[in-house]
Amino acid sequence: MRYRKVPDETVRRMPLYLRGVRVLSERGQSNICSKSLADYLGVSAWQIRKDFSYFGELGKPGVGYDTSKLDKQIRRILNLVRSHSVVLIGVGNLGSAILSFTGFGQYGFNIIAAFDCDANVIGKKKGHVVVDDVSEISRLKKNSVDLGIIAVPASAAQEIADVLVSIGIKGILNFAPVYISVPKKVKIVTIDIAIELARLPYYMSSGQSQGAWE
Amino acid sequence: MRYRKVPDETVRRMPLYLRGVRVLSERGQSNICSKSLADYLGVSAWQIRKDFSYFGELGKPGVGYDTSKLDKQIRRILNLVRSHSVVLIGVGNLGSAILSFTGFGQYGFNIIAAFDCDANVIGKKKGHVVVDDVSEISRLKKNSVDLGIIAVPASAAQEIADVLVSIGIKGILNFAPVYISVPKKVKIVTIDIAIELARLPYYMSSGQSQGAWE
DNA sequence: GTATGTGAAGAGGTTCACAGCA
DNA sequence: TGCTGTGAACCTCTTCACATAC
Repeated sequence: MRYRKVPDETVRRMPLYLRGVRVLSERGQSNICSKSLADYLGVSAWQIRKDFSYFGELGKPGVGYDTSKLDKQIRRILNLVRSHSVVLIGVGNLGSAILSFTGFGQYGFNIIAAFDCDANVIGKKKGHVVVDDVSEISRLKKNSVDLGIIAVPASAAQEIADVLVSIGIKGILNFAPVYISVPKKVKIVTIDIAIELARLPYYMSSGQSQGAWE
Repeated sequence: MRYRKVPDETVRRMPLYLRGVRVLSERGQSNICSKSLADYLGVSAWQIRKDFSYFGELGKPGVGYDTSKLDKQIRRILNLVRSHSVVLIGVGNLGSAILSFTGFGQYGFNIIAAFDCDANVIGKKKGHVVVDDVSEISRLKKNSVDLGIIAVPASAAQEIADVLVSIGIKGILNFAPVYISVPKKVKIVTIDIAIELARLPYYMSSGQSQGAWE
């Protein structure tokens, strides 16, 4: 057992594994092997074993993995044992959808507040929270919130991110189609939906889906 | 100029470059260098030049890139010169947000139809389309639609994907938190929002943000 | 001088093959 | 026999250094 850097790609896949373990567990499997998890998730079995190996010996040779144990171990690895508080900024179409979304709970996320600058939205109840004026964010007690979700237009995203950083937020999920600059200690994940869609037509092009003349 | 496989990562970044070129172009820059584009997008300049090099010589040494030419070239590479028709399946919170989203147009995507199974939604106008019954999908003329967006619950996603494939769809953007199996010729991109959020806490963990004991 | 395009070196990640344990 | 854990080989992608063109 030695200390080794965990590849970013491994970290990216761990939540996926957690999802898979839970689904198979709910189906009544108290024990799973890497192959069954791999088949369910559409990845390879040795990729899963390799990823797990960075964190110690999670399974038993000849047997497999105990689902409830594995669930707990992955949660510990991902720092999901305790729950995390999240704030949302931008309660437009996408922000409203996120507030109504029930999928965060299973990972221990609680959206504790939502903010917008539109007077028509402020004060209204959306999901489990009442939308607050965006200028109120800075009144949040320092380090009282773990994560932020940015769902504002691109033009406002950097400014919002700066405020989030100033109240001690450690991670940001950004839906605005713009690069956001934050201190290195803050992790930022950007999802640009239009850009994800925009790479699909490349693979449709009949002739050269695998290469190009350079 | 030789034939060479284009890395997947390069394809993934090309739409990002397109976005950057357009923003800088709108700011009045008719010519840009790799460094200014790189700084704007938060990537490295040599990464951009390397990526472009797979597709030929898009710039002029000592000068840079003509923005309007580069815009057109990237669109040709990504097969975005012609517009693409898109259907959306699942008009819940997220699906509604997608229908109201105006960001697809700039890449030439048109959402031409939306489907759901909820009688309360069917027949209602959302965005620019009237929601149709999901059973009507299969009536779409074969190959009349290029891409599909899946925004249904996980339990229904595979079934919907199968129908989309049967009407000749070439690519799918999937928001359902489940692995979807499709023929190899169909490209699928999955965005699992909860999973993206779920990897942020890993980087918050104070001690071992860079490695682990194995 | 300035900025591109690219072979080569270097990292990083994936796949393999197999040792070892149940 | 079945399945895990892992060094080593392999492959892909990133970074660098510099030749080349404007």
